[in-house]
Amino acid sequence: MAGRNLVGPAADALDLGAVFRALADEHRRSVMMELAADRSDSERGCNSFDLPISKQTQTHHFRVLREAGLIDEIDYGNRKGIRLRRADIEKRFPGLLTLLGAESPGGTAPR
Amino acid sequence: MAGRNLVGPAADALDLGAVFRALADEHRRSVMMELAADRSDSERGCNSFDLPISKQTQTHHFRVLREAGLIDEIDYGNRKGIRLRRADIEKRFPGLLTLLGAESPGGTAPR
DNA sequence: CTTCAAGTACGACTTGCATCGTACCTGAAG
DNA sequence: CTTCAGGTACGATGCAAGTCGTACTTGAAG
Repeated sequence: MAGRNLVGPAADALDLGAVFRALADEHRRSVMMELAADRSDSERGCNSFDLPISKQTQTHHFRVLREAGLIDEIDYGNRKGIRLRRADIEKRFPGLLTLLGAESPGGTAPR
Repeated sequence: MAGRNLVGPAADALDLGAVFRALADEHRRSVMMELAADRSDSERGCNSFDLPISKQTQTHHFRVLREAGLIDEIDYGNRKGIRLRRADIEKRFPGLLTLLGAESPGGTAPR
């Protein structure tokens, strides 16, 4: 089977609140950082991120990212593909993906 | 009295996770949008935002914004001033404030 | 002094969310 | 067919967060 694309919001319908809520979680942010760092935007297996959480929780996180419009999920039945919606994100929120690369400069916030 | 500045994290210590968590809330995001839209960055009274929530909850939200490093709070005792940390934010997360203006779909985005 | 408005501190309540256990589905390989 | 690994569905649980009520503090104005 060709694998059908699980639906997310249209590019123009991306909600900033949903995006920020999605990126508020550390695990989801690490996934997005990896995706943003790969400029080829190739499809990745969803267990290629080495997340230290159970697979049910991973399913949940990918679902949140998809519903926020940040990734596409391609369902193959017994496996799943993940692809960054770079063009849509850049169109709607230019600079957001670049921001993800500005993670921790080394300083841990006191207090 | 001069009013002392309540402390937040240093510019280099701004944490992207804390920032996204802060901006995930609709009320805090509306405050930040108003602040970002005013290019003069003048100090504002913290009840000038017309938030539909109690003052205790407002105190909570401004505290979250301050601890995320997004605003300064100036304590005058029986009133409080709010000021956007625009320079620090732009230095650490360039483009973030511009993103807040992209809220409405349909092209508020400059370019 | 007293009064008053703005803000905070503390606690309680409620909702949302991240997490996982169990059971089930799907497709590929024997 | 059966087996197996990857993924999902549903529910339960624990914790973080948003909200507000009560009481207190602060500084200004009478």
